[in-house]
Amino acid sequence: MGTLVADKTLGANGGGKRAPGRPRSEQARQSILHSTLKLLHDVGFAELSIEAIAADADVGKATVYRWWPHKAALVADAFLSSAELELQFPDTGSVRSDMKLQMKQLIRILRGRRGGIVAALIGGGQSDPELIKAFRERFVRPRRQEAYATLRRAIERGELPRNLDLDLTLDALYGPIYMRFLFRHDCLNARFVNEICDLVIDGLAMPSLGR
Amino acid sequence: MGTLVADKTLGANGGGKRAPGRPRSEQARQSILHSTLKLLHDVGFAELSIEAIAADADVGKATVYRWWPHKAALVADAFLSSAELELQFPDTGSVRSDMKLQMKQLIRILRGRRGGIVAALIGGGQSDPELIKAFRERFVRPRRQEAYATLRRAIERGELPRNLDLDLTLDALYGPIYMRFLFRHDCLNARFVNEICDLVIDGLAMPSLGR
Amino acid sequence: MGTLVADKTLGANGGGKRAPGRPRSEQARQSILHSTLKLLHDVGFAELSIEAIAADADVGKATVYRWWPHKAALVADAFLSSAELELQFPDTGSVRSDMKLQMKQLIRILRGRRGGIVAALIGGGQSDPELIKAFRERFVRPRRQEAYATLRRAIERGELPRNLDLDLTLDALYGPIYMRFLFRHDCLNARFVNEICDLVIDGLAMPSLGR
Amino acid sequence: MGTLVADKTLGANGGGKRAPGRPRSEQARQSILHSTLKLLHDVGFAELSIEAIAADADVGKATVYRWWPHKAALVADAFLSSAELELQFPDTGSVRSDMKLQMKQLIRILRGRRGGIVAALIGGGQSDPELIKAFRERFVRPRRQEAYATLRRAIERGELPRNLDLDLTLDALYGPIYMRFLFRHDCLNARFVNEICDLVIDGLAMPSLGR
DNA sequence: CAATAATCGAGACGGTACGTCACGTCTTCTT
DNA sequence: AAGAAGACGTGACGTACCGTCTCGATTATTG
Repeated sequence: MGTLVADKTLGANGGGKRAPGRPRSEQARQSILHSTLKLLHDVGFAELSIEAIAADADVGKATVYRWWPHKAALVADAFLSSAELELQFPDTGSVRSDMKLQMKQLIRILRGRRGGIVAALIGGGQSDPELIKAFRERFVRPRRQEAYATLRRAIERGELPRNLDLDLTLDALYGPIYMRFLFRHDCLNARFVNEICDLVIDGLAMPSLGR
Repeated sequence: MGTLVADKTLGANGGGKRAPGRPRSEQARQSILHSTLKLLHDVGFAELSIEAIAADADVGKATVYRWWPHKAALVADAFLSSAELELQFPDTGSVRSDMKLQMKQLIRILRGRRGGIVAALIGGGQSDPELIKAFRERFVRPRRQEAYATLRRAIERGELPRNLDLDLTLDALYGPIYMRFLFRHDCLNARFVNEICDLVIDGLAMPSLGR
Repeated sequence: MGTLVADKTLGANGGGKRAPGRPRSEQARQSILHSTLKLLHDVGFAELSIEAIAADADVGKATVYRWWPHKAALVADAFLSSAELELQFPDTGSVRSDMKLQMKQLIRILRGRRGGIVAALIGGGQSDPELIKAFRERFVRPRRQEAYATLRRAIERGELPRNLDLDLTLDALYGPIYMRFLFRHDCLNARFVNEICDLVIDGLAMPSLGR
Repeated sequence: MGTLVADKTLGANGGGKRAPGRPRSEQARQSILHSTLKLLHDVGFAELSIEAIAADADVGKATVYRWWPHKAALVADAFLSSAELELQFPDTGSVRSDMKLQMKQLIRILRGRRGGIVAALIGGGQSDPELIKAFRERFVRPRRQEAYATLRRAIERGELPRNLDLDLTLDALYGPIYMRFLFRHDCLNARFVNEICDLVIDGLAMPSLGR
């Protein structure tokens, strides 16, 4: 649903009308995204060539370039439109277990087949502001919105202090996960998640005595 | 200094002897490393080409290939031999301030001119295992060794519990920094460092009730 | 009027009737021919693209393809429908001056703005039999018919021998002009025309002694 | 021997020395020229693609582009270096037969396998000044030099007038041949050559009465 | 007055070739 | 033996046009 930067055809056409000319082929679009995911998994981001994607998708190279400005944008679209990433935020009645459950879902993705794609996205984004922005806005932000809700419920229940800095909290929770994911210096498992989560939530609960 | 994998000329020649033929040109080596850093900063890892490095360094392409097996190896060498990255670990008598000082040194580097190179290294490393390994072993690990010492001093002083998981602690402290650095979703300043540090150290001090 | 091969709409409809559906747009046709001439002059036959013609003429590409089978057909149509190439054959009472006048008209065209188009037509025709055929039949032949008349008048008057080979004569007169026009090795002026004309007509008048 | 415009390596190196770097591969050059001729004959100039030439010659596309600026230059080189075009100027003691023999050699080439290449050269030259210049200087001029000698011998022998315009004469002789060759409106045979030759030489011999 | 039918513009489609760039290897002469 | 220079075969790049194809809109004739 939509390309990286701004959808050219399917996007801001709320008015009604219809662009003139032959409409974009939805079939080609699907085929391209599918081939991208397939090849991305087979050869990785660096070795991925638009040439190969077009060939695999039985599509003209120009059709790829017509709709995506670079490989990065294409990969981002392919990834993000690939199963709306079954990440749910549970509501168990406890922040601790809510967050632990959610974080474990995340590391399952990161450690799975799609982890390489996330790494490619973040990695590619380091030399492509558009790409990291897309990753942030289309992958990170939606989940963060849900995480806000989880934290706010906890505040309502009195589990967390009223003046909590939500972003700080979430960075403290997820930062260590992404660090291990990207640096690969240590393992990324449920035990790690549990411990980070406890550490951070314990820290938040403190009446911040020594500051 | 040495290259990423194993130095070919300056390495295991401790005995004495001397290879026959013209010796390696130290000037060429310096020039190559310098040009690599310069271009890495300008265009990022992905766009960096050996062709351009050789041209910029006024050096034959073969001279680069003779001494470094990959672009990754060259970049790692260049980065790590660049100004021994003035990161010192202070000893103020308090973990809290020791770590805060150190973390502020780090964000000064990340936000400065060399930040682009670190980002390029981590980003490029996502599609190049050799590169992320070099970054980890030659940049992260040495500093981590010093951080261990800082934490152990705190344990000795009774500031932190004896059974502390050092790696977990350091990931909890540095993870949020790298996350903001890489995702660029929020600012990376002294206030953030202070708060993360307080949060984590407070959390560690808790008698871990709910676990 | 009409296309190269056979006109599809304006052709064999002499009877009366009328095709159903929307009639062909005369305005589009004119616009296409005009743009073709313009671009042909600017960039030559080889570099001429239907894409550019359609864009310049503010016309859909399909409208061009609907009415002309090749680029060659289009170019031939455009050229030949352009200003009916004001070449008249005078009748001064002398072959010599009749032909000189006519040949001077020709070199004025060749040296003028339309010369580039003639060159493009002949040049393009070397790799496109349809094009050279169109040039021959629609540009060369009509003028040759008139030239025959001029020569026949001269024969009647006794200026030229009765058994004259008309085509040979005309090739001897015009060949040198086209050679200089196409090879560009020497200038193409009135003096040259005069001398060629005298040379050939003198030669024709000879009682062919030495053969 | 040498490229169209100016030979880059083998050319103006009269001083002595040697360009640095790996020398140009003579084998690649030969292979490219050979494949060019072969494909030119098979598919014609318009359909000839550099891609196909490189593939046929087992050579990188870049190697072609390194040495020839366009298809035209390549074709010119290929043609002109293909057998130094066995065109000899005989010396029979009579202009008439000298020229007839030579002109018959020419039409044998034009009507043969290589005729298509000449047509492509002249045709392509109509939209490429460099190409027509190359054709003129490397194909036409050398033969014209020899033709001058033939004519001068005739003048010495008293067959032709002393004040003869050599270029005019040669254009009068060859122009009709090229016209028939390019326009293809009539046949190009020995009889035509004989008649043109007689016509022109007769014309030259006239004491130019009517001028 | 509708229905039918061929046109029009626009522009996306699967292709082919373009001319460029960098790859990593090689061949030459010079140091 | 290493140096620079730079040509080599390879292969992907991103672009330009090819000729074909859908679209909705327009403009005629026919029922």
